[in-house]
Amino acid sequence: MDRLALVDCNNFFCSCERVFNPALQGKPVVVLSNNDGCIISRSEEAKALGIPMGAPLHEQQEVIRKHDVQVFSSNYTLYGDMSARVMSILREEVPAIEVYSIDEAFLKLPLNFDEEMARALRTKVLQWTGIPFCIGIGSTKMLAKLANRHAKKNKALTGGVFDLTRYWDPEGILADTPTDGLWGVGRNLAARLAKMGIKTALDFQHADPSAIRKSMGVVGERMFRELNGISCLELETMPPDRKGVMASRSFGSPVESLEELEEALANHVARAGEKIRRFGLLATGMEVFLQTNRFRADQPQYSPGIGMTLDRAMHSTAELMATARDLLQRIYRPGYHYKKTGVQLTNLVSQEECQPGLFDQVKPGRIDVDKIVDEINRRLGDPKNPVITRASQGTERAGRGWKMKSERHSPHYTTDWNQLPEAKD
DNA sequence: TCTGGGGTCCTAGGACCC
DNA sequence: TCTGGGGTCCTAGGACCC
Repeated sequence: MDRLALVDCNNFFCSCERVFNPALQGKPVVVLSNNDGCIISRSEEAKALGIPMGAPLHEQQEVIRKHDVQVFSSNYTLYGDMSARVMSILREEVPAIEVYSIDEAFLKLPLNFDEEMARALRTKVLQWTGIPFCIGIGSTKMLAKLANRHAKKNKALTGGVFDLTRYWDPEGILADTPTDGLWGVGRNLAARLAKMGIKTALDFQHADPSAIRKSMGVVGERMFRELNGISCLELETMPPDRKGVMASRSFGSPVESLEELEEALANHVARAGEKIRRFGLLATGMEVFLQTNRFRADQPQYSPGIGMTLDRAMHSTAELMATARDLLQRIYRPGYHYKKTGVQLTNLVSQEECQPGLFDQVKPGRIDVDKIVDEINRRLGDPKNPVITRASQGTERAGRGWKMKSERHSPHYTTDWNQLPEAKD
């Protein structure tokens, strides 16, 4: 039987802060999200004070003051660096590793790997980096996750190490795990499972697979198999290509003017652009969105988004910014209190793949028609007001071919800039 | 008053093609 | 008034994760 381990660093961001400031040992520590809005990492001491994960900072001010909780803004450069150190040590100790997130990794284990070796590994990483972690061992990723959860929840007993594959009563562990403690089961799926009488991981493991399939699709079926020791999720030692890169931020105080939004968006575009260049990628698509404050039920809500794909890759920051600005102007409406804006670069292609000319090639059966549309508009129309677009949607469709001023957003080729989403209230 | 940011995968349904 | 069916592509939205 194959065995996998899941390594999950304890309170990772807080632990990183402690490495660089040992005086924080034994004290309650929290690390905040961007904008210092929410608490996203808590030390054990902070958890013991009842500070919940994800809590807004302002709701916790009292307990913070009362117990002298040490509060930090997040420092992702530091965390990324610490993560790389931990991962590089792990990589040397086992045949293969999948870095799953900044603070987690799946390890492929050699046959002789036992709890004692797991403890030695834990000690080594702790000594070399100062970062503590828990390690769970199972026959599939799902079960390794579950084992890790048990190790963490019962640290006093387990010492942070738990091997489900060699435990005398694995069903007891599953029976102690509520479904929403399973990897991939959140609030909604847990509710759906509860309706079927499935409350624990053990219930799930013994459930009727066809009922699971019916209610939860392939996702549920995969979880069911993984729980039963049938591996469906392979170890991915090479990180897959990025699908998109997003950059967004909330505003400290609400913003109304287009100019301020443009300024913020320019920042986000610059950051996202830097990021894709670092990956050696180019964007052929972009999405821009705006959001009003969703917590203010008393205020009118308007959270539009708009996307476009291009027939060639965007290269320069200036070009990306111009595109983002265009998109922003199309969704912007005055009179709203905007709380957040952001940009997503999509349809990423690698720079090597994207030699000049690639996007000029005619794709059989489709693009030539659209090129004609483009060309007509280029010659006859203001780009903000295409005279012709491809017909595709709506009852006013004229035959099979063309339609003037379609409301369809098919920004790959043309878009009617006058047809914009109405404000939602 | 304040209440994050960045991702992935899956599904349903429309549009389109033949 | 009748007016197919199968396949593919695309998008929006849901759900989840860290």
